[in-house]
Amino acid sequence: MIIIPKFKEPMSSRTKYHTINRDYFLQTAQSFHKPFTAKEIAARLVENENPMGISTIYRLLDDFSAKGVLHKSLASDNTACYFYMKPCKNENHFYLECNKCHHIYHLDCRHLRSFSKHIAKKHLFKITNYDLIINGVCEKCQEEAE
Amino acid sequence: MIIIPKFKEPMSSRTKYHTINRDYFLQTAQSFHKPFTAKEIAARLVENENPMGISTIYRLLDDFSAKGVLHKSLASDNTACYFYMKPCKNENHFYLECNKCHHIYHLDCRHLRSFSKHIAKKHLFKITNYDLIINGVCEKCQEEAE
DNA sequence: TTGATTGCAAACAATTTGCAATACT
DNA sequence: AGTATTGCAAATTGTTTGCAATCAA
Repeated sequence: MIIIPKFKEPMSSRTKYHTINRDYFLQTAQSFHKPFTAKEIAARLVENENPMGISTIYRLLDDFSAKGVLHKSLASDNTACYFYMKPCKNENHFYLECNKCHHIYHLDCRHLRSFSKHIAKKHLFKITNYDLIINGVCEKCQEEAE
Repeated sequence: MIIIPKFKEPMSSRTKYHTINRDYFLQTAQSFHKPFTAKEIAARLVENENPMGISTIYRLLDDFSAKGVLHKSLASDNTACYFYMKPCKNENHFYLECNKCHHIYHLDCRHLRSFSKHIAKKHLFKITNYDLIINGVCEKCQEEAE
């Protein structure tokens, strides 16, 4: 299956040209619902008949992370993980990451704003929802644990 | 300057013996107020006249991370970073990490609980304050940015 | 004494980089 | 045409591991 690109994402700071590769790459990045590694996206790109050199993949991961399109974190085995962050204009959004299944949920919730305001006022700390990821356990994994 | 050990920290899961090394190590880990790398703590241990082999350091970082005494994350240059998490019994505590200076603030704040409860009830997601780290910009860095 | 910890050096693997070929505008 | 991107292979480097020596109980 070949993924059809349909993007107008912000290109990375180091990115000048808009290549077909980048479209495929972002589209594929979006197809994950949990953090993925360089190897994993490389494999999926192969599946989708758009193989890319591993160094190109690392370069794109870096570029898009720098731009804030991807969020970079660390898996338990020390490899870097990334996930696609939906562009979102309002200030009520953030991500919930399940510590068990590592699924990422995108939430748009008013409560974040009041919490954020309190922290800003009382503790003089400006939360950047931009990369606010909250860890915990999702419904599904809570049920399984019972 | 030699650091005097005075610990009764939970030893790691893989840790059976209580060695003087571990005391020095934890004491040194506590002396940082921002995430530190293996190299950085190695250097500080040398400064404090308690040099330790790098492999021992990695083993301890792993052990204490697994136990939750240290929190592991990723620096921008891809090296693993750790910081010491204060043992804390109540459910209102969490960490604020400044995205600019990377200082870690430990906060004990009631608002977290109500926020947490809302997320649990309405979004069926159980926040584990255990490792809740919220990113943003601290007061100092906000002022400097002006 | 018994079993865990330590440190060295070697091994490993993820990531980065130089460079020539290719693609983009 | 001129500049950016790509991919290969080589280099780099953070991290892990085997093993013999040492230490804790």
